[in-house]
Amino acid sequence: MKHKLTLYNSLTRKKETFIPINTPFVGLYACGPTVYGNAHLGHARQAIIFDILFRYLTYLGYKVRYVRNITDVGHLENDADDGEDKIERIARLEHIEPMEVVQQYINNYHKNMKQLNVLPPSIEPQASGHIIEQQEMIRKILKNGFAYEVNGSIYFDVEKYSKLHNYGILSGRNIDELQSYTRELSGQHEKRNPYDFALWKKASPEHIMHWQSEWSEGYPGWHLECSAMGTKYLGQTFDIHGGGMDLLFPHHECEIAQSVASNGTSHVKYWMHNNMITINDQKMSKSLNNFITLDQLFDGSHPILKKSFDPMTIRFFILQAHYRSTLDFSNEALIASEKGLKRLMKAIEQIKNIKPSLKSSVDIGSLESQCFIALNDDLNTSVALSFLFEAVKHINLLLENKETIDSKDLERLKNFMELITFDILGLKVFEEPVEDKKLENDLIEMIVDLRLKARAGKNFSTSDDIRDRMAKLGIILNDTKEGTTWEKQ
RNA sequence: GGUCGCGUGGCCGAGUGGCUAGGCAGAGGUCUGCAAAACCUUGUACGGCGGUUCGAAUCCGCCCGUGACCUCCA
Repeated sequence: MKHKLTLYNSLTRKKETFIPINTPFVGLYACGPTVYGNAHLGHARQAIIFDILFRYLTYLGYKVRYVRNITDVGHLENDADDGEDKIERIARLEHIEPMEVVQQYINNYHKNMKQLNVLPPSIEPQASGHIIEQQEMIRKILKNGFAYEVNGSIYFDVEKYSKLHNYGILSGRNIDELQSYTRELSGQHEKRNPYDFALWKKASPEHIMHWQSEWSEGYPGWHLECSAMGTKYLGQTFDIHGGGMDLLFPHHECEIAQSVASNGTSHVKYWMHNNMITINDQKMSKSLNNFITLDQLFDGSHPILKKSFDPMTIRFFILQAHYRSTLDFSNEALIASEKGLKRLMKAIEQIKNIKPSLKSSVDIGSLESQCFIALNDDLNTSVALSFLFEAVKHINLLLENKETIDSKDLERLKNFMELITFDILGLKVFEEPVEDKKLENDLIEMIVDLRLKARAGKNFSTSDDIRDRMAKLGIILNDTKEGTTWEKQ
């Protein structure tokens, strides 16, 4: 496996050469969505980034097992630990089963992921299906003395843990700071320290999602599922764990603590965190209620949107920024992406029309290697795309016979463009509209034909009138050497 | 208050001690009855003030602005 893939490791805060624990196998875990709402742009970014990592590692020849979980229990509505589960809340309000809520949002998430051309993960475990494993982990932590029971609930003893291990190793926090600034929240009377976190919570009578255990009828804590499911499917230590930057603390910090407390070892070699999508320079999130769902983006139904955007435009938009930078949403930025993507796709489509020469005036090898250098450099998709656009310029010049290429290089150019664009970056050709538009199309063709006759007779006032009136209906006519083309606005 | 970031040309967004990232928009050109589209060409920007250096937007210091995390959040 000859490559120099480097990844930024949040744990060491620097780029490191990627060396799997057990080549050629790679274990990759990414925190998936909490299914109490439709997926928004932020979820798309996370999914797309790890999709590209999955694709690229696979391309490099690794056998990747990619686990992306679904969080469907254990997320609480209020600040306190004894708040209502968010999924339960929706179930109660809508008079449906909690698992019905979960299923509904999972279905929608899958639909959106398919639209974005995100490959399904190897395993997609749900927290609710791994209660046994989570309880098992709690028992281990209890046995090792890093947790305590109060009234049927189990809490992780951060103070005790931090005497032997480094709590804060990932997020750079220390418990003195946490002590002094942790907010005063209700429902913390059971904890020994405010920074302790729940491993198991006793369910109150009105709680409808709960499971039997030796401690109480209850439900698992916030951070346990990823530790338990990661261990189950990828082993006690695995290669890469990813998620949004907002999960770094406390979620991932707690995960490390749980793994160390139960198994004695930290479970992850490389931690990767993607940055947030912002809107008006503020984080797009459910809690700020400033998010745009993917469905809204695709059909243009959110009031802030000037138009609808194709899923591939969204994917391209996300790839234009490096994953560790914030990316600011705006209509203008998306429209720019849409046009850029269209140009890229058109050029790839046109490669087949290039006529090979005896000699090449373009250096395909250099473009190719620079593109891979960019991808190897912590998945710099932005720079990789810039070389794709270099190639686009060459393709267009070749089409105009202003540059030359031999048949071997032409084949190489085609393969290179398709490999990067489709296989690794996961872009695809715009979907054709599904509805039957035959009559409409035939009518437009007929009008175009009549207009051409008028033009042939130099009856330009008629032909221009037709073009103007078509434009008003949203049909744009373009006269080219090869004839008249039309497109919908 | 603590921790960690960021501030790049009209917009988005890479990068980095000396060599034009790229996309969109704009400008010029090719094409065309005209227009549009398409294509080609084109932009010398890096918050402020000091310092280090032959040389800094890139390193260091200070200041200003701004964001994330410290509650659930991708």
